[in-house]
Amino acid sequence: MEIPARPLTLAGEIAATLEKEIITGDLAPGQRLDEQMLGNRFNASRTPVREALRLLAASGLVTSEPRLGTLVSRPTVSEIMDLFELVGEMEAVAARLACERMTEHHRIAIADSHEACRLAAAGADVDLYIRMNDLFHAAIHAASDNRALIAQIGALNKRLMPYRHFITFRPERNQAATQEHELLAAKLLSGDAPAAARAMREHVGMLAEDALVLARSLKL
Amino acid sequence: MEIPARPLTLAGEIAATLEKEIITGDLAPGQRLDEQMLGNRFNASRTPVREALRLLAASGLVTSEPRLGTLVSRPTVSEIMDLFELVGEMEAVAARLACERMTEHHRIAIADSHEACRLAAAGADVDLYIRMNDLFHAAIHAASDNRALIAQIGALNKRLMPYRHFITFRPERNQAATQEHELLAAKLLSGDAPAAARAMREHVGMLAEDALVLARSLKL
DNA sequence: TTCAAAATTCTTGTATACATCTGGCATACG
DNA sequence: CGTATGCCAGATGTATACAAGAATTTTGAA
Repeated sequence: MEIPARPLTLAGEIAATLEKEIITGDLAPGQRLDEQMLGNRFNASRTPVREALRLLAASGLVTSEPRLGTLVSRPTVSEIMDLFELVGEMEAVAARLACERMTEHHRIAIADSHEACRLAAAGADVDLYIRMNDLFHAAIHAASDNRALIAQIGALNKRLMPYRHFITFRPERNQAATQEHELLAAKLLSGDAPAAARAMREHVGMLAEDALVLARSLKL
Repeated sequence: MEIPARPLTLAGEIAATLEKEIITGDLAPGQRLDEQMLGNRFNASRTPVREALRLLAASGLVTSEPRLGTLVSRPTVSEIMDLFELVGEMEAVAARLACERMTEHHRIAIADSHEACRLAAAGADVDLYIRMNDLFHAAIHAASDNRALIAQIGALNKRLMPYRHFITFRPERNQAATQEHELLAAKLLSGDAPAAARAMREHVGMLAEDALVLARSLKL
């Protein structure tokens, strides 16, 4: 399920490259993925290309129908909403579990990464903010102490990345997110698990809403 | 991700067969899956067999390491616990959403399937009870109205099926489950979403506990 | 000119052959 | 006798060839 950092096989390398391109939007939803063409591009035969496509299909990034070929997934708005809701619920679960289980080490990691987010949001370095935001959420995940949950959230985020990609770069959204983080961190660190879960659900819900509004306005 | 009912490709057919055998336990965890051997068995070449194995690896039923081959997944006790906890949390989410969203149609389906579970538990037909139990949970899932959530729960249950397989056949467990269903159904139908979520979490937690106790006693 | 049907072409599914790596075993050396 | 090294068998990764189905184009007639 997890694609290794340094793939030992051609198929894995191809999958990793295509995944990155889909996530960043270089490969647009609906784009057809011709096996032979990809083979030429990567100087490989169709065999490893096919395996790569199956790997991506498994994570939901591409859709493959027998005899019809595979293309970059283009979920409906309704499906995207379901995915956002699901990831929000799972993040909320992670927040609640983190609240109940976090050790001192986790507590420090959460507090520190939250502070780093604040500083990054104040500055203008968008890329830095994104990294710190990821770090904050990762700290919560780690504290939840459930590998399966963390893996699922990661997989879902990959699928949603093409749609949250452009929203993350909007500074005003980052300002709002920082305030939401503020509440979330407070509830987490004070040990109020239900409130932390609610705050997280709200936080992801806001992101989803903005992403969908923007998506509609861009007629995607 | 979803394996079609009537696969049009050899790979899909092989995957479906192997999946069933893993779920029922005919293929034990840790069992090595030799590509050529499987090819002989299904009168197919290694190519579709490899694709089938990749499909199963994606759903977590088999584990595949480059150059080392693939074998039926044998998660650690800790990993199984994480999976049970995760599915419990997701079922709880489904229960809460179902509570908030169910239409009259869903309400009837939940009440009816619950009643069917009661009757089946009173009788001795274990297979019937299992089907009715699935129906009850499916009714809740449907009411939650989130396809992505339903799909995830289904995938997780597949991965856990080898471990809950033997517990489901124990009549005393079914008696207890029926009582848990009673509480769950009451909360669902009365519209108490948080209580329904708690009841569901508790319900799955009980199952997990029993499954793990039994697994340990059987030295799996 | 337009619609329909057939043929061609292109893409995917499968089979087979070759390359490369892993693991075991035997042999030789310390 | 224990350990290390090198060879060999077997399995996986990749490439190529062939088969079958889908889409497009072309051709024919109305």
